[in-house]
Amino acid sequence: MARWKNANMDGDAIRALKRDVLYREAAASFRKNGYHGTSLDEIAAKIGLSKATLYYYVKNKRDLLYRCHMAASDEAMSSVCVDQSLTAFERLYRTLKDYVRSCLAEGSYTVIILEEKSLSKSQLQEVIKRRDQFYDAILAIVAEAIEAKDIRPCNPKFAVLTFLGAVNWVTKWYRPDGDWPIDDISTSVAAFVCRGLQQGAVDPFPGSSLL
Amino acid sequence: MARWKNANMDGDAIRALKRDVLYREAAASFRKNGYHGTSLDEIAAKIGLSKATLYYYVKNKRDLLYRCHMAASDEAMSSVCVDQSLTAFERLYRTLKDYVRSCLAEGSYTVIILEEKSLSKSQLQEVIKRRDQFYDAILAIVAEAIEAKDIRPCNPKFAVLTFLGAVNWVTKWYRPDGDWPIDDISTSVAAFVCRGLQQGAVDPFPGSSLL
Amino acid sequence: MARWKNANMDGDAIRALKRDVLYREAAASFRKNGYHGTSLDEIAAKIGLSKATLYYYVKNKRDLLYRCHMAASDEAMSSVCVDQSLTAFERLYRTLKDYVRSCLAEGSYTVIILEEKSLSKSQLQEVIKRRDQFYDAILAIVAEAIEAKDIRPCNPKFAVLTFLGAVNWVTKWYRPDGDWPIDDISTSVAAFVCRGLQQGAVDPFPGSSLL
Amino acid sequence: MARWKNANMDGDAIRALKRDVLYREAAASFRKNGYHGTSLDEIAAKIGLSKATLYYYVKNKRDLLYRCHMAASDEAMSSVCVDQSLTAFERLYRTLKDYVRSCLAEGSYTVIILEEKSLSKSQLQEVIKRRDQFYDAILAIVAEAIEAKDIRPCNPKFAVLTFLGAVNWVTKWYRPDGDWPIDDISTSVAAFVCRGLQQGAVDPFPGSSLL
DNA sequence: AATGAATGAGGGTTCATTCAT
DNA sequence: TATGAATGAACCCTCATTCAT
Repeated sequence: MARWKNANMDGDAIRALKRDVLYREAAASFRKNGYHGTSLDEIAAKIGLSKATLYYYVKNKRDLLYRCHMAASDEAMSSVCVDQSLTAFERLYRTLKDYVRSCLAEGSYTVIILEEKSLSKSQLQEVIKRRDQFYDAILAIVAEAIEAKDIRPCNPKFAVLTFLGAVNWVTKWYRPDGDWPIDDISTSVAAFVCRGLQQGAVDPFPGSSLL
Repeated sequence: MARWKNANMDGDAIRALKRDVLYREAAASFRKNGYHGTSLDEIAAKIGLSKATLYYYVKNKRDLLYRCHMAASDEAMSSVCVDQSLTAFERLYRTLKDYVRSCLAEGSYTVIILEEKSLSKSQLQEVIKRRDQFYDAILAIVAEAIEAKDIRPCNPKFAVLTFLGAVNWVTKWYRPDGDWPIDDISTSVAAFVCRGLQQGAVDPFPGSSLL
Repeated sequence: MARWKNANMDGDAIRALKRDVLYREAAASFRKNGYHGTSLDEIAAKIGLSKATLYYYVKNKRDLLYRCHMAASDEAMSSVCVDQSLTAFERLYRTLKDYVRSCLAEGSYTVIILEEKSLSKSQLQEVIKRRDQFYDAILAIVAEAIEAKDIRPCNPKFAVLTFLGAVNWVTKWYRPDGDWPIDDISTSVAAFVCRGLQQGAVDPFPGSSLL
Repeated sequence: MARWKNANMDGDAIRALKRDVLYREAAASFRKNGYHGTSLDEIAAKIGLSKATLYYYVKNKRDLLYRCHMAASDEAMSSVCVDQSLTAFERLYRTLKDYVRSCLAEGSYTVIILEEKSLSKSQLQEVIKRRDQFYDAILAIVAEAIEAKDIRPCNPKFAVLTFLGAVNWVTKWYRPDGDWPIDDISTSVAAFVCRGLQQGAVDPFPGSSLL
């Protein structure tokens, strides 16, 4: 996949780049086979390095997963739309669209599934903390949009958990060689979610208590 | 969890029951830690059996996963609503609601995540075939509902993949000891999905090509 | 060396015996090559078992070393002579003699050298505690013999550390196929130590402050 | 510990000095953790050098150990007292005293424990040869002292092996921050050994055949 | 003279699987 | 039916060693 040695800059920069390639390839493997189903040999082979060399860049297999999660949560946070000139509903739409796009982009760090026993206690805490920051950012937008009557009155926590399912799940079925371009997917998923949330539409199946 | 020896019927019936307990417990572990992250020792311990004994009930670890998938897809198919006296849209709603409910029920067989390398080629094919049958059944309902103008014109395959994300994902965040009863969750998720699909509502973010 | 399967008793007894063989062989290897210089493959080969099987009997390599130390300290304590009808000096002599004999006996558990980093903190504490119990037992005898004026006035702690050197070191140079029978060695070493400690002899090099 | 670059002479002298620091630090590590328990990283870190650089000063890890042994045996030989104006017994006393002192001095090369498999066959031979030279030197003194009736009739080889145990063992329990100054230790140990060997004293436990 | 980067070999450990009982 | 004992294969990780710079 991503080739090694084809960089020519100096020292630290090069090292950072290499580490980055490592994280992206590792994330891809973790996504496909899960943490326990991925061997370091596999990852090393993908980037044309010996397994032992990985330990020059990373302390642990665990640590490698942790770094992926960290990079992924940074990426996620950066898709949160903060343009206050837009309505909250509009911001939600853009956020979801961008988030889907970044998750599907080649070389994403996103791992999605967190198998228990794959991280240390403190690492797990940090990962969850970061994930919650992302959730909270979205939650805030949703709450604001409810206030603004763009989104129907509902339990915003439940709403976020539910629609992020549709969003996260995309990484499970997306095929780069499939019929649908990433942009079409991201806009369509975001629009679907927003329609499901929106205020005012006739409710075909009324009586649901949470959303 | 589920106790062993507390059955008293004879012969095959008893054996089938025991196998069933095994599958359910195994599925729970696979769901939590992934296939590769689950050891047979773990499963054996949960049902109070020695690891070696598992091989009396199952050919393989792989086989065990396979059986879970089979049982799960049977379960899934049985949530498909076929009451032809109802509109397709209504049937979709009921199907989703029941499917969510069955996935969250204690002792579900659902594993959700399919790690590559966990099944043999032929097993994988069979699992995918069965899963596709479920998807196709839903697809058919969606197509019918589009025809009936209850669901907006869209790519039905894309629609199914997308909203099943929201549906499947529930198993990832549901906590039996949480605030929300299963019934509230299942109706709310199903309603959310249907609103997102429905024809006629004002489209807040028009221009999405797939859904 | 010690053969496996040639026992015929039942259940627990047989298992205890096997574990015992394991400890003795392990101790022999640790003695010869040090903890870090000994591989489990080596030990497994010596008793005709696969490396993986060792883990059926022992939790760890560390644990294996720990068990050796425990067994060795039990053995050491059992050479302490407690016959109160004898003078302390006489008891010291017998203790040393028996201790040397047990260390040199084929199949001894004694490891002697404690490499840092070979045990966990708590294991190390326990080993040191046990070793100190043995030292203290000897210390008490020495103190009593000083009191009785059989041993010259001296720092008893220093005395014990010093003469136990001569005693422990024997395991480093003893060769089972050498000229000297174990009994000759043990009596000679013990006698040498006691002469060095004894009260009343002319001091050829007076002025030493500790012993 | 010992700092690098703080020497300012030129060329070979400087290199020799650096090598010397290396040997002393290496010996300290080998003594504490054994050969196999000591990593080159550790040694390199102690003298503030990168692991790769060690290979500029030494051919091998093995070689490093070998050099320590060589330096140590030189040191040992230099403690042998050859002042022919003194009695053999007196020379023995002085030799032991000086030897203990040099072993305990900060920056000693002494490794003491020889793990099998740590040296090449030829290196091992050489180390043993040198060690035997030291033993033989002491042996000669002992024999002479027996002749002179200062030491009781005994097997001199056995005597040397035995009392060198007490002497070598000191390195195992000596703590630089302990209560006993090196000089007190060395005189006391030497005196203890000589008393144990001396002719004429009443033998409290007669009948030992070797010593 | 020094080091960053890379690696092969080997060691500890886990685990699915088998088999005799 | 059930299990204790045993094992090969695979995996994570460390480390001595090399080499280009």
